[in-house]
Formats: sequence, C-alpha cells, structure tokens
Amino acid sequence: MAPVKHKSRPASEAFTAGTAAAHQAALVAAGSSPMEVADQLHSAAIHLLRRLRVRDRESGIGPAQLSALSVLVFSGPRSLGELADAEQVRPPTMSRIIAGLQCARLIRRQATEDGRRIRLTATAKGTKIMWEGRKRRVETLARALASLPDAEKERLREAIILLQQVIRNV
Amino acid sequence: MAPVKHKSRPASEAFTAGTAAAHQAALVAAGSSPMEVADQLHSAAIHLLRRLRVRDRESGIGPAQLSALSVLVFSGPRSLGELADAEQVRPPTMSRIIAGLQCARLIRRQATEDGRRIRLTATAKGTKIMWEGRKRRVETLARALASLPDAEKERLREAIILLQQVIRNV
DNA sequence: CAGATTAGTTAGCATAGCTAACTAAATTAC
DNA sequence: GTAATTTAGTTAGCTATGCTAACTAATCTG
Repeated sequence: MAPVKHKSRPASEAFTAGTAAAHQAALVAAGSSPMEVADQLHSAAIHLLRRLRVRDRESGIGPAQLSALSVLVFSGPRSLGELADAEQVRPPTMSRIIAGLQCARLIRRQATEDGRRIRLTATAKGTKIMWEGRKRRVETLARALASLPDAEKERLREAIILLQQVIRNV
Repeated sequence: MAPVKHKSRPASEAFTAGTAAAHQAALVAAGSSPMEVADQLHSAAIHLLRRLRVRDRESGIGPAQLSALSVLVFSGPRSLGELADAEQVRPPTMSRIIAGLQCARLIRRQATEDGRRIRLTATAKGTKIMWEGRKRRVETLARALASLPDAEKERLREAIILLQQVIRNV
C-alpha cells in the first residue's frame, strides 16, 4: 500500500496545544520527585483539555479562529501583528484566520492613524459566541469539580494559585 | 482586500488540544465558586501546555503524528481503528498519519490473524524519539517546579491527585 | 454460498501551519 | 524634500491534519 512520501518538516502548530505525549502517565509510578510531579501535572493538563475541547466544536468555529477571537473578546482590540504574536503564529497565518472571522461577521476591521495597521475588534455576535463557549467549557468542568468535598475543593483552589506561579516560570 | 469565502464547517481537530479561549483568565476575579475555580483551572491548563508545547517541535515530527506515536510507545501496539479511537480521529485521518510515521521508520505495520486488521508497533527509533520528547517536556516543567518551596511543592503534589479525580469525572 | 458487516484505503475538500515574495505606508538619512 | 529603509499586511504556494463519501477486501451470518 505504498506509504506516501513526506518530505517537509512539521511546522509549528501555534495554538493547537495539548498535542502529543499524553499517554505515559500510567507508566510513571506516583511519587514526589520534581520529575514525577511534573509528569503527572503535564499529563493531567493534557487529559483535562482533551475532554473540555469537545465542547468547543459546538460553536461551529475552527480552533484557530476560536482562539484568535477569544483574544479579541477577552483582551480587547488588537492589530493583526499583535494578534499573531498573542497566538504564536506568523502574520500570513493570522491574515487568513481573520479573513474567515470577518467573513462570519465575528470581527470587524477598522483603519487606524497608521495607515499600515488595522484594528481588529470582536463584533457583538463574536462576543456572544465566545461567552457561550466559555460558559459551556467551564460548566462542564464545574460539574466535575462539584463532586469533590468542600475541603478538598478549597485545597485544589489554593493549589491553582501555586500552579499559576509555576506556569509563569516555565 | 476582499475576505475569502469560507463555506465548510470547521471539522474537529482531534488531538491538537489547548486551542481557544485561554484569554479570559485575567477578567475573572479570583474566587472560590465552582465556576471560578473551573475557569482558573481551565486557563492554567491551557497556558501550561502552550508553554510546554514548543519543546515538541524539536522532535521534528508533526503534532498528530507525535501523539499517535505516543500511544503506540506508552500504551503498546494497536490496530488502526483502535488508534483512531484513542486519538479521537476518523479512520481515514489515522490512515494518513500512520503512513507518515511508517515512512519515517517510527512505526511498523504487521499482519494479524484477522486479515482486515493491521497491527501497528513503534520501532526502536520511534520509541527513542518519544522518550526524548517526554524528557524534554518534563524537564522544562520540573525546572519551573523547582522554584517552589518544598512545602508548597508537596501541597501541589497532593492537589494533583485531586485533580486527577476531577478529570475522570469530566 | 450470498448478503451484511467490519477494517482500512482512496479521493476530494477545508482549515491551519509555514516561507518567500509582494504592496503600501511610515520613518530615516542625506 | 526626496530616496532608502523599515514595518504592516497580503498573496501565492507548499505541507499537515481534519472531515465525508465511496471503494476494496476480509470476515461473519443466515
């Protein structure tokens, strides 16, 4: 059945996170060395997002467009270049992503004083879709959290603060 | 500049996780309601994986191929259909992914008693690449964890166990 | 043994990454 | 003040990765 020839390198996938290597968790015995904690944390993050992500498909928008839109909705208007930086993609990629979003009337482009730059803003429709998606994801997770006793919920809450510190150092 | 026409629906992105909606964290005041904890946790997971993911690019393998390979390396041989299920991808998609992996000599395909099924196994080369990648990711995270005082490291470690329970319920 | 089911492939399309090469606007140099 | 450079974004063309529909081949069922 003659495998297809693949020559190029993979190219980065920018925002499409969560990717590979989620499968080793079961092999690593629970322990508290930094490497073991790191491994469990990594695995937990991957599995968490993989489960939550299915809800994003309900929005009917592709992942790259959804992510770019979320920047505009939750962090405010941006130029194309700023958005590309935020999403860790190249300008041509972002150019196409915003063309799709504009086509779907989820964002608007406006001229700025600097004639080279464009100002991208989420429309009311785009904002609505984004908040609905966030609500779906977070409700799904909150439902799972609710099964935890209050005391442990609190311990988890405190640990998230630690986690946020760690992430800033990665 | 005439936006391009986009007609089709987005199609799922299977394993390419982490996607959208990472950007609302700053808007949500720290709090301990289930929704708020869920929101912070979701955001933390996205940001964590986004930072770790850059290290995967060093492997020179695309994200979908890397993820499929990781199943074969860390969970053992699988048929194409089983691998597609594990990766939440349709069979034609997996068919192409494994063609690429086979081409790169990272996996091997073997016949089974059932003439319709194929048995996919990671090669030594594929296994090596996978473990190196895991090492890179976990080392990056372990370095960040090391900056935490021992007592807090322990609290985080305990919270990860809670987190793993929560994830099973999502 | 004929029809139905199951596993995988092929074909064709869409989204989403990239680099290279282009246009146009703003800034800098002289 | 104009020419060269720099900066912002677009266009073109490639690859990878999703999908569905339609196909082949093998197995199972009646």
